[in-house]
Amino acid sequence: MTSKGLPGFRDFPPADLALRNYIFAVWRQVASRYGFEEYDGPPLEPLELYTAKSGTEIVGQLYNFRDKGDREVALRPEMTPTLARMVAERANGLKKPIRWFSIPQLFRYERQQRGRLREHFQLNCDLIGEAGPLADAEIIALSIDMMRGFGLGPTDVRVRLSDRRALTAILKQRGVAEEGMQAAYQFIDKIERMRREDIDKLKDEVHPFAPATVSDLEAVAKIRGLTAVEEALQGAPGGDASIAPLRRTLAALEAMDLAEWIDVDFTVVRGLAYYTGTVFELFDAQRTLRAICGGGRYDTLLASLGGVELPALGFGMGDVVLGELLKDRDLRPAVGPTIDLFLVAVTEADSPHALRLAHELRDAGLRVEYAFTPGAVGKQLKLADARGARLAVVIGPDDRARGEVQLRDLAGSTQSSVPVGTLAIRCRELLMRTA
RNA sequence: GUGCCUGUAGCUCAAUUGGUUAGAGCGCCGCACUGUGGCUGCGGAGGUUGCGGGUUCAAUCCCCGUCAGGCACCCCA
Repeated sequence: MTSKGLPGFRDFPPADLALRNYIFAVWRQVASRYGFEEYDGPPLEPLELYTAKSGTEIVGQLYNFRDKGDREVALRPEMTPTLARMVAERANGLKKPIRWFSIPQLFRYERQQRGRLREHFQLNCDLIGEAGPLADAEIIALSIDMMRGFGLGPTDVRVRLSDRRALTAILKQRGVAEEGMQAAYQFIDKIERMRREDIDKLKDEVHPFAPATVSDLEAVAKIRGLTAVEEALQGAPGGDASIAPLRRTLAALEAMDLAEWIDVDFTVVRGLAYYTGTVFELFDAQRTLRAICGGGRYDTLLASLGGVELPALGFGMGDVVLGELLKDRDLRPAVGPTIDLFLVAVTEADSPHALRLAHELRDAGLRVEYAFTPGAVGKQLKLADARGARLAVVIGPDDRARGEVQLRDLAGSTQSSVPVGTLAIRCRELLMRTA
């Protein structure tokens, strides 16, 4: 063994690449059902694309260096800034709403754990130019249908849904000032991971979200379900308006028959400061893995990143956690070599004829293999079986004398003599039948 | 970046409180089997016990370091 790969970076031997390709295929198929178009951007970007909005502390978590042209550059840690630039440059000419998706490989320099590496592929779906709650429902429905595309149901995966507008209204009513809002978000985000005693310890301290207390925020974090949200907003100024989008988003999801996937849960805040409305995450129902997907509405981000005022929302869904979940649930597609046909030469004198047939059949579009070394017919058939062939063609001196070959269906163990000239057609017929 | 835990064959795991040549199942290769596969039987290859150092007559086992993986923090842009 000469050298290992870098920590957090993956090799993809055929079985692993098959899973990755399968994930990509489902992503693309479902995205296209929603009318989403695929785009891509450069994996390497100017460093300032990521520091401009988020500050310089972010540099510690990304792969950045100075290139030979003395430019500060970084491997992309997320797709949204690239998307913002692309949309801003073309905003005037694009019909709204814009439905775009991408599957970028993203990089971040962090200590890896299960489900979190230093690179991953992340499906990004964004809906830009629509502020109404049907857009929120559309994006959430898309994320759910991604799960359904993999054979996962509402007992496997849960959508945890919250709304910053309703949450903010509740917090305001509890006395949280504008300046303390971010701190309150972060506290609520963290609260379910904290131990009872650690929460109690904080109760005597002075917090930026005062006069709201730790107990107030605990109560907010416990809110579950739309009714509980409505109750919490009873009598709050502007309370009814703040909950209207969530209410209409839920109604739309119900109309799509997807309500059973949704848990309204105000502990879902998302770390990102830029979310302005709906926020949601998808988790495995057992909660043994990290988030499968996270997203929300970011109506002001495009203005600050790309200088164009467009409401937008979207989500990111990584291939790593999803892959873990598919493995856990045994929902991986079958792997291994699969070919249509294996050619068996009975004697060495038959080999040139097998080679000619192999080439002709490959030209006809069939997936064909044969043994490289002569051997017993039984041995060659064993190899055919191991290679996943559906058909075998046996060519021997007797067959050749008659201008025929033996065509064997390996699954059904049926065999017949076929004139060489009609072999390709007969193969096609058999393959169609067993497909 | 911090703390804790774990590293034995391709995979899953054994190996008496530290004791001779580190084993098994699966997988892989070969043979039985030169005109018909899946099964079965037999055989074979494959290990610097992650790596480096230390303690000891003796280390897979104990100690230190390092690398890798896992868990919890941090972060999740």
